[in-house]
Amino acid sequence: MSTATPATIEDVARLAEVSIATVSRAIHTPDKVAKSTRQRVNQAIAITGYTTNAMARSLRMGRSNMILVLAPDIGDPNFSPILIGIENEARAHGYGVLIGHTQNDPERGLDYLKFLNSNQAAGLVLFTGHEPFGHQELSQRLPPTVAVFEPVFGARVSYVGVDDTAGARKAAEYLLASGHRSIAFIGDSRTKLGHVRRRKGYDLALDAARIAPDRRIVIEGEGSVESGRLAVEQLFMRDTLPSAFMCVNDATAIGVINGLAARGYDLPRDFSVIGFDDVAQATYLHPPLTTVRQPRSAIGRQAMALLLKQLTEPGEGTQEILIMPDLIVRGSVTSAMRSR
Amino acid sequence: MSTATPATIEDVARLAEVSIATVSRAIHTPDKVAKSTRQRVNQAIAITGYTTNAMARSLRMGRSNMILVLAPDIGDPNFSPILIGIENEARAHGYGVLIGHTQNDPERGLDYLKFLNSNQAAGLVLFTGHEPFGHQELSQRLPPTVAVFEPVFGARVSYVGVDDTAGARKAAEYLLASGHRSIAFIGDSRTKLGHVRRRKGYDLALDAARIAPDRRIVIEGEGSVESGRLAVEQLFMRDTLPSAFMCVNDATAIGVINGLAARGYDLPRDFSVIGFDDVAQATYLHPPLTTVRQPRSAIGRQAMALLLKQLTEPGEGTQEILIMPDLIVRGSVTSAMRSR
DNA sequence: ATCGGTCATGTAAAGGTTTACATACTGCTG
DNA sequence: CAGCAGTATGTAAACCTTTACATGACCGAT
Repeated sequence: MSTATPATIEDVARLAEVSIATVSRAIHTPDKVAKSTRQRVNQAIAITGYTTNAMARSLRMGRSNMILVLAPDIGDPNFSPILIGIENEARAHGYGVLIGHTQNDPERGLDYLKFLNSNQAAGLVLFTGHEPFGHQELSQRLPPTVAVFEPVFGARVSYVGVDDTAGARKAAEYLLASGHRSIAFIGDSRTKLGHVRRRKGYDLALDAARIAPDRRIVIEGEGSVESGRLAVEQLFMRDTLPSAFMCVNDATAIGVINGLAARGYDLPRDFSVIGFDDVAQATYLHPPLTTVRQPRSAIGRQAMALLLKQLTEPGEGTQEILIMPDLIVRGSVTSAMRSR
Repeated sequence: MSTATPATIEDVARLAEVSIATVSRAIHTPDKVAKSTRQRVNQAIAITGYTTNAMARSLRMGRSNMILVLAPDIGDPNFSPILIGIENEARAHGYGVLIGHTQNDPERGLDYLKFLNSNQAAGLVLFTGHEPFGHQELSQRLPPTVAVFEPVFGARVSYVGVDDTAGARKAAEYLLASGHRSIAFIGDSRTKLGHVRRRKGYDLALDAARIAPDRRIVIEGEGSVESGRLAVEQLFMRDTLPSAFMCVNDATAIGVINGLAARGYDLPRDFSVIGFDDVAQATYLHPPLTTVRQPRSAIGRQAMALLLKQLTEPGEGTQEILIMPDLIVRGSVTSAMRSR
């Protein structure tokens, strides 16, 4: 029963008085073994508490049934809901999910690369926005991979995420419809592809509203709470204040709100702020944040579905799936008429 | 170089013109192989890009060098900093870390149990507050385990966490020192051991201040934002309002703050609120939350250190390490004199 | 009665390691 | 020069599976 070492297929075979091959078949291709034998085997399995040794199995088969999800920051509020989408879809198809935390450290990435190299994962989901490994050359023998949330910079990897451009455009159009004409964009349009796309949505909306490019205010910020706060400081330095802040994500928006509150302004009366992501926290801010909602669990689900497709039909082609997000109107945007 | 299939030890052996045994020795016990041979092997390894197949290795050795961390909710703001502590300590000793997300679903727990059963992890860290598996009987062959953050309910498992009682007592004493005499406690004193301990800290402080038990207000709440909001509603029903709210954790405190704000109260003027955990968000609340800080990375580090000790010296004894937390004073508590 | 085919099961190899044991060589000691 | 200790390396078994191939029994058709 509960011996120190787990039961092997051999223990089961002995108890059921068959060969180990028959046991294996009884488990994986039950129709290939006679009914009576099958019953005996199942009984023996129940008695011994046998569980197939996944490691030996994967070693033999040259492929496991685990999916590795790599994230630089587990704490990212977007991560957990996406993960749940991934897990549900994976589980429905008999795959398990493991998470690797890279902390953006190439050393750590390499650890997980070794893991992959040993065939311990059949597929890979990247939440990193870039390849997590220092040595590219090794990447060539990566398993089927799909990136979520942030496209991978300059690599042919499938991607599932929100339609950043369309979402950002919705946000900007909402600000415009509220009467704002001086709208600042805060984000990193230099290195982050997702940010670049959101910036594009902003530009498209302002173009359509015939707001001249030189009347736009764009502040660089890498997308953290701190960067939002800094952006506010910068604007005060310059002394060119917009009536609305369009932030590349909610974290930045939180920084902006804090920065403005710290200077004694009353939101949303004095300034409007809009975010992107709709993190859980957004509802609890003062004012509650108007933002663009990431369809997180849909992203996870579709990413996993795509990965599974790539696993079963290894037909090279990488694919990009963009999901349209919704604007969630809360209280952080007001009509521009009342303010300056 | 980069063939389709990864290089094996055999490829290295052929290239270095030695046997596979020598290669293995050159890697793991270098002093047992002649210097010149060692050099040749290392060269061959470099050329082939050989990486030892962790799966085959673990299968042979009957133990891996991965640690599995099981969490019901990856998104818990306490999780990520603890995890980092765990990872740093693990990495320093040559272990890798994988995370399993159970979502409190026994089915999923069972998946990870299979993982463990295959020796795919040498040790286990539980962030669950309970055993994550439906079938207890199987738990008997669990690898060395330590629980963090929340002690495991009724099981002999080592534990590393904050000293809940002492921390809660500090919080309560601070409220008392601020002149509050009517202090509500909101938490789940029935099923959650951590909550029970915090409640005890609350009771000890109030005992010492000679506040009669029948003048204490205790509201049951399971520790979510929603439960905090609900607790406020309950208190308004009863019409017995405290001057201060001592919340079992920050999530509850956020709920309380929102509940009070929704009813039009001005914090911290009208009510004082204190939390426990010091989540990242705490600084950005209105008012900024006074709370007890979890020494998160220390918990992670010490937990991993303890686990490593258990791995090397399998000497049965389970151990409990309690770390003393600090009170972080921000703006959510004011002197009771000014309010009612 | 022989043959061919189907079905149920067994035998053994393979997957990539680690390591106990065996072997072969070198250089000493007596 | 026999004998021995020590060092460097090789051989092969073991870890636990899956699966191609072989075996043998049985049945129906010739």
